Amino acid sequence: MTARNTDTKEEIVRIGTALIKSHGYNAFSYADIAEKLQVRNAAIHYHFRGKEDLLSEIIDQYIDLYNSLDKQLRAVGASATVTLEKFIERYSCLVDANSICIIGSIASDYNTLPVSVKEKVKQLVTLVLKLVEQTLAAGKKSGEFVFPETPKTQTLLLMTNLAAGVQLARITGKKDYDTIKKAIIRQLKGG
Amino acid sequence: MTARNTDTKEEIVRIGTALIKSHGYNAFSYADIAEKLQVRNAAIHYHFRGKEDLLSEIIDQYIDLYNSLDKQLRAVGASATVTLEKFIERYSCLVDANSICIIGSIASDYNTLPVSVKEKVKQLVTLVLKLVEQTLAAGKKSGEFVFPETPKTQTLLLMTNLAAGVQLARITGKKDYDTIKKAIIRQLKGG
DNA sequence: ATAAAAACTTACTATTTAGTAAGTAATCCT
DNA sequence: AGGATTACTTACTAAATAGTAAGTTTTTAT
Repeated sequence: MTARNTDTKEEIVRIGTALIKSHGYNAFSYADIAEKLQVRNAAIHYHFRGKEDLLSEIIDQYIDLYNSLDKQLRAVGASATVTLEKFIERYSCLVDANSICIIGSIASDYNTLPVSVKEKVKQLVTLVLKLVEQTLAAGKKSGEFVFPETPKTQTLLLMTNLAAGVQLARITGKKDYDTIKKAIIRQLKGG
Repeated sequence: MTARNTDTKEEIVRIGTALIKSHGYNAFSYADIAEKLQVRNAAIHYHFRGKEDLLSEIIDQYIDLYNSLDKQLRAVGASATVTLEKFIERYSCLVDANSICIIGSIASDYNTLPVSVKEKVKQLVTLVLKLVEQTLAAGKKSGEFVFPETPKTQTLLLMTNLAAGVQLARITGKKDYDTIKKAIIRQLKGG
């Protein structure tokens, strides 16, 4: 009651993000976050007027994250192989955490979201697809990757393999994800 | 109020299934079904004690559906190409209905389900994977399909492409799904 | 024709959820 | 030091959700 926590807002976003990835957007309430944070329900409303505002902020942070990730990897001149490895690693971590990717999770609840949030989700998806496509295109040019499809098509195939791969792993086990992951890499190495 | 509807139970399952595929399992309530069916809330409880029982029945019906589909296609001696076409067609219809596949939808809410339902979902997924794998294996043997991976691995790649493809289409539009669909077929025809 | 079973409705209750208004304690600013 | 601002809490309310108990109508079976 005495000590004031200055990063409550960040914690709310962190917990909210984790809940979406593990239970789904429409499966948690402010009460769940409040309990985990040991604050009252109204404290969440103070930081985010409603659940949609929280979701909006969560997506904004993902957009920022991918933009900085891209900038950073460019800055250090990371190869296409390393860049893609880091990207895939993110999905492997999701499997270990019994979670799915935020985009896949939101896709299920997409029709229940207000237009403003839908548009932000679209922005995020477009960004991620663009970054992966650039990586695949660069890798093809440098000879690191060999694949028959256009970078755009190969990106769609790779992204859907990963996104649904973590969803599947949740149901049938990690082995299926690992099989998919290895096949993705084989395909890019000119299997 | 006078005429008694003998297929209310089937209608509940139909509407429930549609709601899961369009809005997600945790995004609808019995009231939504009751309103669409023009009956009282308690009528839904009469047929299905709780939401989990309804979900359980919905999954059972999918298991039955895929089993009969398999039996029927075997009975008429359908080729691997035709069988797979029919299967893919199901996903294309989902896109047109602004829906996603039931497995993908449930995967998002998976951690909120009781163990009994989780096991049934696993059964369904295993069945679908088995049927597709058999089709791919048969197609490879007959020379209809040419692919470098094992039938099992190719099935995982194909299924994840399709499942996440319809999810993606919901956000970025049908074009991306069509690109994926064409690429899947190219891959099987020895692209 | 009637008893039993099926398919509901009415009428509740308890809990969760989303949200607001008003008050309080800590910190920040000058 | 004093006023404003921030970050909450307490204390509500309104609506949605899940569910039950008891009664009513319709259909089925004998």
